[in-house]
Amino acid sequence: MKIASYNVNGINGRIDILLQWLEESQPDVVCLQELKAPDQKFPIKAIEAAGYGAVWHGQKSWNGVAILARGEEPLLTRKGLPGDPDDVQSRYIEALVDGILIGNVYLPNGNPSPGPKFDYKLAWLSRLQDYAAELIELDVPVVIAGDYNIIPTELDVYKPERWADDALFRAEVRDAFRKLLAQGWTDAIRRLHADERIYTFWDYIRNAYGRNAGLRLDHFLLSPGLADDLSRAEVDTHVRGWAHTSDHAPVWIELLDDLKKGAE
DNA sequence: ATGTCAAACTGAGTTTGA
Repeated sequence: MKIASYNVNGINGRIDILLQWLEESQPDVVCLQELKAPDQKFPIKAIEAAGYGAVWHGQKSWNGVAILARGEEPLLTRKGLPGDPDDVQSRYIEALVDGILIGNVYLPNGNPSPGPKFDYKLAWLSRLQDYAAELIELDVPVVIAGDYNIIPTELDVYKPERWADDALFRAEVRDAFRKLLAQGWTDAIRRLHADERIYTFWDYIRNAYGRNAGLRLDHFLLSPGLADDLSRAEVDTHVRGWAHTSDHAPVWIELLDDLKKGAE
């Protein structure tokens, strides 16, 4: 099963890019972030025409997350991260697809830090830690994919010293990511590519993509039972080079399914 | 600060967030 994550940075402005990439990549499941569209403007017709069912959690102007499944309807299990009923930002959606629970996160950026936006990011991370601890106890395989807006280590940024005080790289945020891993989650990209420079985001400005001045912000966390099923973890870097593209590239993993494992 | 996007509010140009 091929599971992808893609921060599209505007689902309607980017629909042609999304469809082109879907056609080329043929993922089974897709987690989308930054829809930047209210629920009623989610382009479900175009996505269905491409062969995907979808569930989505939109919001006017900002944020917004969706889960797509090829040839089927994802079974929605949750909209919104638990832990704060007053949080109105659409940053979490979850669905069951082929027996795998898919959590899709779009973490707050958190800049400028310090400040209320950074406080919100830390609070969101705290809630994510609590909820991830619950998920890992479930008797089902779980993937938490998405745009974490976290640079986990110095290997994940082209010039660490320039980012020391940024909300994407602050010690508190990296520590929160480490604590998630300490719960038993596996960072899929790093499991298969321990020492490689791998980026998933390049800023639009300063020719960041041309200079490969990137960041690794989009991650897949695998529950313990899934870690050994991981066969590939890649970034579709070339998509970032397309015209009118998102500032993120799609990232994907391949999990061996039980049928394949049984046949081996 | 620079620089680049998309969406919203409006009526093409600015504001906002990233």
